[in-house]
Amino acid sequence: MPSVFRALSDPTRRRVLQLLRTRPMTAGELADHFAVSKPTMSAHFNVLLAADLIAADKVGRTITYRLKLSVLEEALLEFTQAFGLTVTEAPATTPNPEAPAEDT
Amino acid sequence: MPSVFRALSDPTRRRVLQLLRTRPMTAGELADHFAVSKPTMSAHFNVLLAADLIAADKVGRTITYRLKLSVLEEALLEFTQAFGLTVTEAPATTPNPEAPAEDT
DNA sequence: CATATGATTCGACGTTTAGCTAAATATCAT
DNA sequence: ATGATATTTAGCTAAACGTCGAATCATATG
Repeated sequence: MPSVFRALSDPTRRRVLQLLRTRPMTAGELADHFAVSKPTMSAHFNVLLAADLIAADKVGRTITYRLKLSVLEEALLEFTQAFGLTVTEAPATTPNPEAPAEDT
Repeated sequence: MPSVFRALSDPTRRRVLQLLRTRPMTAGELADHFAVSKPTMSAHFNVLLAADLIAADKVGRTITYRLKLSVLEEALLEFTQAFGLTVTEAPATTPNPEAPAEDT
């Protein structure tokens, strides 16, 4: 759990997560959104993987990353509960209705 | 806003916030809960202050720190909303019924 | 087999961070 | 003024971080 906050502490990684919210994307596709080198992005992916916030699906020579929303949600929930706060899925807005199945 | 996540990335600082959840505490009082030196704790307080997550009230030679829960809540809310999540105050548990007024 | 492609790993560099001790500052009490 | 208390500032070290270019691995294609 502590690695989650570490992972969230970098703005590039937070933006990666938000890009992944809409749909899974390949490493190169994600990297195109940032002004940093591929190796740097790869390092960011590794941090996010270590925190279990994303998962990698390798097909051929491309690697597709997808968000593990439930992990993010649970980490946030656990933390906020200690402050009398709650994290829930917002039922009103449904930004990602056909998200791929998540390995929970 | 970005400094909030940075501040949350350290376990010591997260624990400080949680200690402050119950009641405001002085710097020394807080420091007693950790196995690090006072100067180190002072540095942590500064990071939390910079992120606006805590406020300092100096009285005499003691400094009392208090949690700014609304700032934490708002930062979390802003971030989670991009993922279709919501952060709310949990009405069931009332851990700090007579908390001092917060400068919102 | 040779080459191109998608992505990672490796090694290095500069910066930031957390940690320490020692000293300084500020306040209060005697 | 002296001494004690609470906290910070200053100066330092070691480790971690983000970044890069070059090299490497794996897979696909001519």
